[in-house]
Amino acid sequence: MAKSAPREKKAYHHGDLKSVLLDETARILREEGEDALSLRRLAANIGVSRTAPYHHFRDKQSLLCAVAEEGFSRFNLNMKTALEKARGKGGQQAMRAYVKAYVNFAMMNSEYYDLMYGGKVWRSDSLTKSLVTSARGTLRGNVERLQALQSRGLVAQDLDILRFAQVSWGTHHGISRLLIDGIYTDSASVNRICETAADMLWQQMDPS
Amino acid sequence: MAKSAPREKKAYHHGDLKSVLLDETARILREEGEDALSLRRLAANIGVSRTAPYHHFRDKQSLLCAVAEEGFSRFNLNMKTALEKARGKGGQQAMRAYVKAYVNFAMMNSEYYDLMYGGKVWRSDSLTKSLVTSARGTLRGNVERLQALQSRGLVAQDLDILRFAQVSWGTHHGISRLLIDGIYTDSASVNRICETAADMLWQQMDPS
DNA sequence: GATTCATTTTGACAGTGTCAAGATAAAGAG
DNA sequence: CTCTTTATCTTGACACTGTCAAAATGAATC
Repeated sequence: MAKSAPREKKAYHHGDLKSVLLDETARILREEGEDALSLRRLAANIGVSRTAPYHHFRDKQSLLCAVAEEGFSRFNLNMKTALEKARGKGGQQAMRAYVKAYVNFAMMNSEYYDLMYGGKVWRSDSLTKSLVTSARGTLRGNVERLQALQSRGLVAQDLDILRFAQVSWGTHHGISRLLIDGIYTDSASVNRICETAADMLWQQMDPS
Repeated sequence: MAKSAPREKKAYHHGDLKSVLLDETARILREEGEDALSLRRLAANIGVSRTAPYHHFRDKQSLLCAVAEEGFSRFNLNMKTALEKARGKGGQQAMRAYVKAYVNFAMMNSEYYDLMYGGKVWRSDSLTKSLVTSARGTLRGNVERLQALQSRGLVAQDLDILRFAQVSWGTHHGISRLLIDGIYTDSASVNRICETAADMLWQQMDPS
């Protein structure tokens, strides 16, 4: 059995190289950009040989996918706490908080967001099932949450939840991308853009 | 004078190599993907030596920027005819036509769209002024068009045009990206997603 | 025809992802 | 403790990449 169970592995030669690789990859992406990431430099920075990473990731693509998974767990945590914080508030304020939390995460963690919802990972062979599940979970979670609210009468009854969720994710995602890629540079008005988007979306949901 | 005026250049040795390079680049991107694009393969496909492209484009990045410019001219043409076609229709139908035209162009010309509004070009040194102008023109054009409509009373008077334009572009862009990157795979319902988005946006604009 | 200059090629270099084969060292068996 | 197994890491190698410097080519101009 070549791989056995993926349990805790501590200090062999280097000491948990795998997670160091993940962290250093994210660091390079964040501080130096995608083009600056090469497995050789990555390995050199850590202090191992060029091919050491290949014993933890099949290839570069797989490494990036693993970083994306790390991103999803951070993202999910971020959105979960945002939703909990917004629990007391009314629908409109809650919506505003959600959009702000989403866009803010994307901007402050773009090295992860780029991989999580970017073509680089999605249009590749290494796209794992768990990654697809994680990603679509963003949509599915929203759909389920909205359906629950709808059945409790907190969301307009005639709203097509699936279509609405698809469009609203598109809005969040699009605003995030335009900001991350530097097409929207007016980052001082991010909050107002988010509020405008949230209010528009809420108007669709408002049961009154 | 190294470059003189950028007037028509016909058949020197190869015969308008520059435009052939642009077309073949787009072809490779479309049919084989971004990772398959190398200047050497590109040159080999056309039948010139590896470094021939460097006399028409400073580096690979500049070539991609030029392809993006080509994309903008196609995109602008596409949207212009879409708007003209929609001229007779009412506001809601016009909005639906606009969103469909936008998303459809993005999906059918993703090799251009990726470059036009993607980080690959935007987060690079080769980002030319004309490219920035072209890209922001998408937003500026919308803002101006909406302001004109507003002053004629065809759009709600209390609508903040700039914020609305930013959000609505975000929506178009986000839906396009989710489709192009394969995150939304349900391409059979693209039309309905676009209509949902358009109706939501129109509801903001509706002056009645 | 000689000259000029845009255009293209050849040679070279450092850098890349990744494979195959060997080395090392920790863990487990006797 | 030695012996074997097995996970981990390294060295060597290959084909490929973007791009620079220098040479070659050939159309256009005097």
